[in-house]
Amino acid sequence: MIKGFLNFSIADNFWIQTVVDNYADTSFGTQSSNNKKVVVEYSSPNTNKPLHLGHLRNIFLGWSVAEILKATGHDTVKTSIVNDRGIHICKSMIAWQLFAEGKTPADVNMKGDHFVGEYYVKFNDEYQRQVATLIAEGKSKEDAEKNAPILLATQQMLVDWEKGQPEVMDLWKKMNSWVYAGFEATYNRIGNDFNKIYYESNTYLLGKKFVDEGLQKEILFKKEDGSVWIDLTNEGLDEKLVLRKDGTSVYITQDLGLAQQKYENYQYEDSIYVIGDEQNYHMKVLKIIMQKLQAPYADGIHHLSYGMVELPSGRMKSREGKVVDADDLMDEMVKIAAEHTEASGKVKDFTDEELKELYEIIGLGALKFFLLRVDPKKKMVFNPEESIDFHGFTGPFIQYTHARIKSILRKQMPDSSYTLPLIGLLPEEKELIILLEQYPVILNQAAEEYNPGALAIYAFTVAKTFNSFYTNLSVMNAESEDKKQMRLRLCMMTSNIIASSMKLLGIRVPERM
RNA sequence: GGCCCGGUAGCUCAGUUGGAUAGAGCAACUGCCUUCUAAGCAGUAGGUCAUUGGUUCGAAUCCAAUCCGGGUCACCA
Repeated sequence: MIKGFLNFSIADNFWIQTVVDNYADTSFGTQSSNNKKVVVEYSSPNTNKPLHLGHLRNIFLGWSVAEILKATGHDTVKTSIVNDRGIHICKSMIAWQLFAEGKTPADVNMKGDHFVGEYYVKFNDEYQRQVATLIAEGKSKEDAEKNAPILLATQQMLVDWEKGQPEVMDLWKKMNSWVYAGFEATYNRIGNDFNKIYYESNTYLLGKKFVDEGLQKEILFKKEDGSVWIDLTNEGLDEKLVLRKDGTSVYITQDLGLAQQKYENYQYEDSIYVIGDEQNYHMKVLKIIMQKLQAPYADGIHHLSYGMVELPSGRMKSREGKVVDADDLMDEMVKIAAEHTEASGKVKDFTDEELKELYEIIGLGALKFFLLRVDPKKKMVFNPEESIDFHGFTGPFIQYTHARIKSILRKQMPDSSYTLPLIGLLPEEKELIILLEQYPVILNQAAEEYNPGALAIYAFTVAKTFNSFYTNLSVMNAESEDKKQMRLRLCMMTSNIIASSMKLLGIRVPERM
């Protein structure tokens, strides 16, 4: 009997001490610098259309992984490679020339990325129309698809672009600047920040020296027509083209160059590429080529492969306009947040400004949590007909828990000079502390696995456990001053950990809601 | 066809260095707001962990085969 009692007391002693030591530490769980440099590349959009739901998953993932690595002591650099040139960019340019009558986004009061995206869709509409006409005139499908006038004009424009023809360059710069203004607005809204943005127009030629080097080292070989290849059949893969017969770069050539560029800029140990799983093969090839070329950073290349976000009808297709637009979706989420908040009637004393901010916090919190809570590797289905939840395993649930805790702490803060007895924990208290103590472990796990989802699940579990504690035990009307002081500390530690873990997911937590 | 990824409750998902009655949320059903915020809490119901075989004292987890879904194998990016 006595021994059992003793064991119990010693355990309580440890748990309460954990709270006493850490409750006020807002950086609990984070680690000091280990001087390891990691580059995280994500988002990487094309400049011919606005961002969609798939980009959001990518951006939230990349940003969060970078922040998690930072919190675990890594020196992180957030980068993006903007796909700002190529045939697809010329498509929206041609369509603008044909149909816009000189209009700008300002003229029609549109975000620049949406404006340009409309012309990209217009290109495809017109292209389909022309192909149909040619077929009606008796041409074969293949012939029609190759020779539609608008396509030929686009190909010519790409040639002109590569020559640097002034009119084309001017148009290109003008339209891209519209798109960048639009992207910037979206990035600002979701709190995204890059340390360095690369542009494909600056990097697409960089990979060629790798090809020369690879030929010298006989890692690559040249075919009779002049095209350059790498033989990966020993690796269980195929032969892969790395330079066209006309000497121009293909996609992977650019990636070789960009990897080198990033290394020269940052001397990274690890380089994480947040790219959809449709490019698994491509990224595997990239890494193998780098390893064969004995680039010092080759082993640090890591593809953070994530599943596509699909609609119930299948994959999103921006060419057909079948996408969930990022800006529209965010507006929708914020609107729903406003409806829920108004229905609850809890923030009637908020100013319009404060309400607006609160709706953003909750709406975007719901969206980010929805996208980050699942394992990145898994594809996910988004049904636009069913709105994203605000109850249960969601961002707002956790935000709500945080607001409740803050409500208590506004009434009273823990007295740091009060000496707590280290005995007598109730099950609800103990369960919560045991969970809180786990935070550093979970954070490390999320960093090692590059998986913000682990953190999302943890934050939810903490909130859920706290809510149970909250309904069963009173803080302000605690049985004794000892209990009250202990619970106030427990409240503070819980709110710190919720705020800290949510921050790493890019989700803000309100003081009240 | 080759290679890769996935299949767990009606729906969305956790859960793999192999361990006890497989866990959440949503939806359904029962209760709980004169007490720190009910976006909450407590409970009921719901699963042959795709199928079959194998390894093991023990398998959702490891191996093999099969079925289903997706991706990829471009002088596209």
